[in-house]
Amino acid sequence: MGTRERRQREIADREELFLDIAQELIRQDGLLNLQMSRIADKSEYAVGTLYQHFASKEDLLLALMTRYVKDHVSLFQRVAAWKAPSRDRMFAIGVADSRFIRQCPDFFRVTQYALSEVAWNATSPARRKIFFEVNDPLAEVVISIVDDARRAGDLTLHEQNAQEISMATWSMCLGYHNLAHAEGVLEDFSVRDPYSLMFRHLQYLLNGFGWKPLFDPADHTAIEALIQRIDKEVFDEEN
Amino acid sequence: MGTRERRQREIADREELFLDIAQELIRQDGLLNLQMSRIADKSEYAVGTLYQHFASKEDLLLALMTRYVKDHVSLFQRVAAWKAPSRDRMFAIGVADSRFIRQCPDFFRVTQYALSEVAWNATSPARRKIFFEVNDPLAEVVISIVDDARRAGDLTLHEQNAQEISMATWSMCLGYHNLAHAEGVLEDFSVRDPYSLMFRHLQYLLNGFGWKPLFDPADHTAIEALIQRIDKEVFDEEN
DNA sequence: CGCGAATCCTGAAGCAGATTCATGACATGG
DNA sequence: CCATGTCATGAATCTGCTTCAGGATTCGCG
Repeated sequence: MGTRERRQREIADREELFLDIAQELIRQDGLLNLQMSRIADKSEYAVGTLYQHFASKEDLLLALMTRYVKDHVSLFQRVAAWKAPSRDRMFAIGVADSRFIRQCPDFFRVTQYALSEVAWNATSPARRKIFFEVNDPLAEVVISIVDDARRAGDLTLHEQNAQEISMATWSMCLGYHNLAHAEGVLEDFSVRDPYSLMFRHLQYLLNGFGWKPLFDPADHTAIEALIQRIDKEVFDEEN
Repeated sequence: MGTRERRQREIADREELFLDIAQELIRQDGLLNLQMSRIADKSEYAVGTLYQHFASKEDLLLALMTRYVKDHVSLFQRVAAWKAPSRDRMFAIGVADSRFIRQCPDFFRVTQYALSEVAWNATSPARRKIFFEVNDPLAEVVISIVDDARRAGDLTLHEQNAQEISMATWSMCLGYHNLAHAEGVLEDFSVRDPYSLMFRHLQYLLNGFGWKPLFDPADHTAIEALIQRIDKEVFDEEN
């Protein structure tokens, strides 16, 4: 009998439903106003049922993040498959990251909250494990690009491994996301578009690594052109 | 009469007391277990009194962060006053940042939570304003270093202003703090000491900017020596 | 098809903990 | 010494997450 499997599928579907509704409610009323009982109401299930899926509200948020990560991974994988010099691909990772954040405006907010100590400790170990597993490919993609670069002679590692190199760009992207989402900071610095700044600074960083071919970050036109090319060739979208 | 002023001072003292206790409780039991009623108990004031100072629990946390920032600023100002080439001073900002985080282990956790949308929205506008004001000097110090560099001919800005340049290092530091504090990530990447990696990558970034004199980040001994010198000359501490 | 067992769903009750506010204590100043 | 305003108090309120005892549903089997 496929009975058991059908059941399994039903449960999985229901979980997706809960997450869909949570996502919608967050978009509508903000993370702050997300209430378990509302999710239950909207889904026409009882609160107790919700709690059969998620150990806590935070657990649900972690599940939501985990789902988002799949989109993130698929963007990165497109970059990995892109036929381009290693340096352009590394840069495209930054572009992918920013595109992802733009596509999922709530993602960063949820992440920031879910990864804070307070929330993290209220999540279930099982879901944390899944979360890490789902995230793994992100790192793999980046590391493979670094490895390619080394093999192609575009980059000399100098006693660092590929993981360590990848942490540099990662941290910069992460930091920019933080700045971009911190209310008031950009206004103070009169930065119109934080991500165009991030792109430039990523190029400076890659230059610092001596990642060939070197690129002139002051050449705005060239950067713009590259980004447009990435959007077109990697993410098939205009602008 | 100094009556009014005395009263004012008493109130300010009490606020400090509340924050001291909150800080101690957080260190002891973790941010997660911080309870307003415990703060009240320990301070031998009523809960209501606590609420005459802070609009909410989150407001108290923001106040606590604001207090921490003063230490942060004083570290940065020591760097600003350091007699050293602009590039070394810029690097020392990164060192100061990491030292600050090390000194105040709870700071980052509180920040992460307090700046998340959920918590931020529960803070009072007045305190947010103060928070920004207190933070301002941080940026000023960094920007002044960039300006010095430009004036000294150590750095060419290429259509960027000093603020924009400073965002690059800022974002990298911020990103590294995030990574350093995200449970599980470093283990996955088998990074022993994230901050030694950050120091190296900051040097790569500064090289990328062409910030003179260029420095070889692969030279671990030289970096170590520089950091020791900074710890000694700027923060008067060994290691 | 009907039965008992197992599983699942339910939502009202429980609970934790942040926040409020009616009350009374205290200080001021006339 | 009283009238007045100010402040501290903590029990009561409120919000919203979480639990759990009971009822419904499904399943396997004779």
